[in-house]
Amino acid sequence: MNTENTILSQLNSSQQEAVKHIEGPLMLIAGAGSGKTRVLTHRIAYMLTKGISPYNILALTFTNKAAKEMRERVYDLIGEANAKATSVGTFHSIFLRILRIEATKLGFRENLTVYDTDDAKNVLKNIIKDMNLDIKTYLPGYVLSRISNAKSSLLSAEDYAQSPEIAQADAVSGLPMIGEIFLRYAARLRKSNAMDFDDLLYFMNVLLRDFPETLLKYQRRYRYILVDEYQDTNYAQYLIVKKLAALSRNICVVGDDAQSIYAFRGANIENILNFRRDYPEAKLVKLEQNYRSTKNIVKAANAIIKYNTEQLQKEVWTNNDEGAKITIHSLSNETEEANTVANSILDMKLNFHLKNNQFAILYRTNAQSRALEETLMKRNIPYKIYAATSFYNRKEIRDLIAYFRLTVNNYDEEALRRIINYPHRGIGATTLEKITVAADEYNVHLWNIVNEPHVYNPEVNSPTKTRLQDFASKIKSYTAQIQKMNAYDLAMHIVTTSGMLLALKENIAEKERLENVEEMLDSIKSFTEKQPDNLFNEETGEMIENYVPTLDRYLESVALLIDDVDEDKEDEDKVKLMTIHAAKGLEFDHVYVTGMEENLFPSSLSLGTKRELEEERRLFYVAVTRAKKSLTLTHCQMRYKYGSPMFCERSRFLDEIPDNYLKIIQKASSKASFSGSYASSNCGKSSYSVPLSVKKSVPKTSKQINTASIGKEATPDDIVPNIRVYHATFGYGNVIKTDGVSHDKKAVVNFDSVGEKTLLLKFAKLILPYK
DNA sequence: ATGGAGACCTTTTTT
DNA sequence: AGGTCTCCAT
Repeated sequence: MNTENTILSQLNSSQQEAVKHIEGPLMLIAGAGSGKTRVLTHRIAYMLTKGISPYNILALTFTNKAAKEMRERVYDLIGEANAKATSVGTFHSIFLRILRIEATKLGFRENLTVYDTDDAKNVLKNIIKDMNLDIKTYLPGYVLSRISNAKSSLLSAEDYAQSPEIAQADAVSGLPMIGEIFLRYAARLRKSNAMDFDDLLYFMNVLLRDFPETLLKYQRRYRYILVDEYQDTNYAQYLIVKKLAALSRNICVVGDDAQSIYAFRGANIENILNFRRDYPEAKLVKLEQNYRSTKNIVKAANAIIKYNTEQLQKEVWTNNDEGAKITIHSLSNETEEANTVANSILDMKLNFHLKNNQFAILYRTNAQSRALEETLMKRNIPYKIYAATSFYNRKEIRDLIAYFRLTVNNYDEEALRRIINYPHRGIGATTLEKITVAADEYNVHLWNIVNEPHVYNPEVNSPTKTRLQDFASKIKSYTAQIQKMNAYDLAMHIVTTSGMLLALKENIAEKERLENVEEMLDSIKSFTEKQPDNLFNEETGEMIENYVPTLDRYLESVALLIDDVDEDKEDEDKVKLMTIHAAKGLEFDHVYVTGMEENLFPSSLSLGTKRELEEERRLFYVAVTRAKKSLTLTHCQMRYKYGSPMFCERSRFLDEIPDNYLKIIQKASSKASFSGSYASSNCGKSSYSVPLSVKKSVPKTSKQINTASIGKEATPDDIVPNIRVYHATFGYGNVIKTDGVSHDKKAVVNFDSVGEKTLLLKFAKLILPYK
C-alpha cells in the first residue's frame, strides 16, 4: 500500500491538484496522452490514504477495455483486497448488477438476461412480421435505433406512442407504426424477463426515480464517483450519475471534448460543457502535458483539431523529442497499400530491432481489415485483429450462451427460439409457429407451452408434444443444477448432454466451431478458478463467504462483454489491427492509419452536417494521438467497395496537417497501371466515389510497391549463392543456387516465410537489402 | 424438414 | 466480396 507521498511523487502539479481534490465536484479536462487513467487510479489510491473505504468508490467507464485497464492499475496501486472492494466497471455492467438485485421492484423476475443488438433486432423482426408490415419499410435496425434514442432520452414505449409530436414525425417519415412496434417490443422483453442495452440505463433511471429509499441506499454506498470519458455519456447516463451524486456531490468527471466520437449514438457533448451549471462550485483542472507522443505528432494533432469550431480551450504540449515527421503514402490500390504498410513494418523491425507488438494498423471501417490481413498473412507478419464482434458473434458461441441463458432464465424467448431445435430434435419452424400461436392464445410464455404441451394443447402431433416436453425437462434439469455446480461443471454438463458437442464432432466441417466452443469452455474454467472482482454482498456490504462461481454469475460477467475471450494474452508479439474507435484510449509506438480517403474517412455518411464532419475530425485526432513515436498515413486511388472498384480522392484531413510536420509524400508508384481511358477523367472534383466502368480487369500492382526503402533492385548478375535478398511477395530469403546466365538466369531462394522457390530473375525483381 | 442455389443487401463506429 | 434471406428441390 502506497503512502500519500509516494502517490503524489509520481505526478505533475496539475495531476496532483486533481488527485488531491476528493471532496466536492471536479471536472478534469484531459488532453490525449496526458495521463488521465494515471490520475484516476492515483486519485483512488489517494482516497484510501485519507481513510475513505474502497467500498464507497464507484468508477464508471465506457468500454470493457477501459474498465479492465483501470481495474488492473488500481489493483497494482492499492492491492487485491482493496481493489476488489471498489466498484470499477462499465456503466452497463455496474447497472446490470444493481438491476438484478432490484429487479422485482421494477416488475422483473430475478435472473434477468440481457438482449444484445442481434436479439433485439430479431424480436423486432418477429413483431414487424406479426403486424404484417413490410420488413423493408420497417427495417429492424432502423426501428431499433429509434427505440434506442427514445430510451436514451428516458421516453418509455407509452410516452413514445402517446406523443403527438413523435406520431406526427413518424407519420411524415412514412413509419407511423413505430409507436405500436415499440409497445409490443417493450412488452415482449418484459415477458422474456430481458433487458436490452438501453434498458439497463433506462430502468436504472426508473429505479432511482421511483424508489427514493433505493436511491438513498446507492447514494450512501457510492459516496465517491468517478466517470471516465464523460464526453461520451448520453442523457440517461448523465442523469443516473447526477442522481447518485446528488447527496455527496463528490463527483469527478474526466473527459476530452476533442475525443468525443460517439455522438452518433447519442453521446452528448453538452454533458461536459454543462457540468459547471449543475455544479457551480466545481473545480476545473486541465491536463495539458502530453507524455505519449513526439512533438511532431502533438503539434500536428493540435493543428488538425483547430479546424473544429466547437471545443473547449486547451493547448496540449509535450517535452518529448521532436521525433520523425509524419509520412503520407499515396498508393494506387488497397493491395499496394497493404504491401506498403507491411514493407514499412518489416523495414522498421529490421532497422531498429522492433517487435511486432509495437505496431498498430488503424482504419475507419472493419471491412478494410481484409486486404491488410491477407498481406500480413502472406508476409508471415504475426497480427491480431481486434474486432468487437469476432468471438461472441459466432454462431456456436451464441448457441452455447443461449443454452446458458435459457438455463438461468427459462423465459428468455430469444434463447429458447435459438436452441429449441439445435441440435436437431424434430422441432422445426412449423412447430415453433404452432406453439407461438398457442402462447398468444393463452397469453402465456412460449416456455409455458414447451414445458406443459399437454395442458395448452398446441396444434402439434403427439410425438412432437413429447419432444417439447423432453426439451423442457432437459433445460429444467440444468436450471436445478445452477446452485449446485460451478459454472464450468455445469457448462460441460450442458454441452455434453444437450447434444451440442456431439453435433459439432459429427460434422468435420464444424471443426473450427468445436475449437471455439472448447476455447469458450476454457474461459469458463478460468472464470471458476478466478476470484470475482467484488466479494461483498451488495445489500449488506459484508464479505461473501463460500463464494461459488455459478453459471448465472458467469453469464452476468459475460453478457456485456464483447471483447475477445483470450484477452489475457496481451503481451503477444503481434501487430494490432483495429478500427480507430476501438483504438481509443490505447497507444502504440508506431501507428499506420490506412484509407485516408474522402467518403471513407471522413465517411460518406458523415458529410451531411458540420456536426458529423467535426466528429469525423475528432476521430482523426484520436487516430493521430494514438502514436507515440511514428505515424504513417496511407491513401489509395482505387479501392473495392461493395465488391466493385471505386476511385478515391485523398482525404481532406491530409491537407489539414501543416507541411512542416510531414515527410516525403510518395507518389502513387503505378499510376500507369490504370489504362489511360478512365484513369484521370473520372478523378475530378466529384465528392462521390466513381465506380470504375471496367470490372475485374485492374492489373495487379503488388509487385510495383515502392521498395526503395528496403534496398536496391538487383540485376540478374547481382544474384549469387549465399546472399540475402528481398522479394515483394515472399519477403526475405537466402539464395541457395543459381542456374543459367543473364536473362535466362534462375535462382533457388530459400525464403524465411514460404521456403524454397525457383525464380526466373528477369521477372522476379529481387531487392538487395541495405545492411 | 433440410439444404442448396440464387437474389439481395450491406457498410460506420459500440454497450 | 461476403453474409443473409428466400424459395425451391429434394
